[in-house]
Amino acid sequence: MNQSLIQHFEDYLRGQQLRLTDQRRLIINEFVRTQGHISAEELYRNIQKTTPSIGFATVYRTLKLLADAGLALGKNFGDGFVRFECCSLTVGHHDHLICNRCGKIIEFNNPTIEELQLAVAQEHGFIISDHSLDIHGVCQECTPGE
Amino acid sequence: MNQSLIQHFEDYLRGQQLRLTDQRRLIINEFVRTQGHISAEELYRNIQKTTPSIGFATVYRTLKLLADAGLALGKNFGDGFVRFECCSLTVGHHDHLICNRCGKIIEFNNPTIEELQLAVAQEHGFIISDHSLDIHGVCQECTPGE
DNA sequence: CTACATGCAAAGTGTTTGCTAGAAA
DNA sequence: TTTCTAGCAAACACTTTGCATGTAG
Repeated sequence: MNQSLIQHFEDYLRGQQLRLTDQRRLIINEFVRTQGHISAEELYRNIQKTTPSIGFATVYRTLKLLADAGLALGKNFGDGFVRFECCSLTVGHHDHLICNRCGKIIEFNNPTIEELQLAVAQEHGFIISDHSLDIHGVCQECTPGE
Repeated sequence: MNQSLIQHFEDYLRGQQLRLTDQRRLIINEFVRTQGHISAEELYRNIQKTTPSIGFATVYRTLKLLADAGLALGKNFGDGFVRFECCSLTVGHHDHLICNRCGKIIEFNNPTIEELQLAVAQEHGFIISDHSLDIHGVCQECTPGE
């Protein structure tokens, strides 16, 4: 899975006459390892632990590159910065459950909701290009009672 | 409707030993007039047309005040800044259709979707505090074909 | 009169960009 | 050896804050 993603990235770079550098390899590996939903800042700090020489800008630029390659997708979950999700890990569209306590993000997919969204859009004469459903709350592990 | 909102705001201010100033009155009136989904910057520029002496900071601070009073809710629609919606204008929860072309934001409410969200959350042991569904696309007026 | 509010400008965020040395192909 | 990339710092855009003056209560 990781392999195919990295392969895809290499192909993309080659196709654009871009270069696969150590830094880019590091960044994409860490990105995949954490399974996405990570911010540029977090990714930067994680990589810095083992490779302090890395710079912000490289992380930001590589994330942009991943997004351009269709491998990452930036999304604002309301905590002040963009989090990137790993597109090739989950097939198709998905929505999010976000824990207010621990920050965990769970993906889910409910075809019925998707259909209803389409219906609502049609009612209003909208042509959907994209949609996002975020459910904020408290996850099982963070629930005080149980 | 406007009246009750402004009344609510006055009550809130009094309760907090805060003051109802001309600026605050102007800001909340303009906010209500535009029916929300407005950014601080837009609100600031609108008010500046008639009252150039107004400052950014006052607009930002007043919006924060409105949010604290439960009358406004900041939300990021992905265009780089926070837009505030007018809480008392629409009763209950609602979701959004956002036009990629003209930026128009249409509110809607689909009880079935709401129920399904609740079900999904329960499946994952989540206790919902809030949720937001944004459908991006092209609205009827901006559709090229028809 | 006594807080609180205003407007200004300065500081803070997260993110992007320009530049020059350096490395991939 | 040519072109793209890295790291740094400066620039950016939106938002928040500190301060002295002004004003509601």
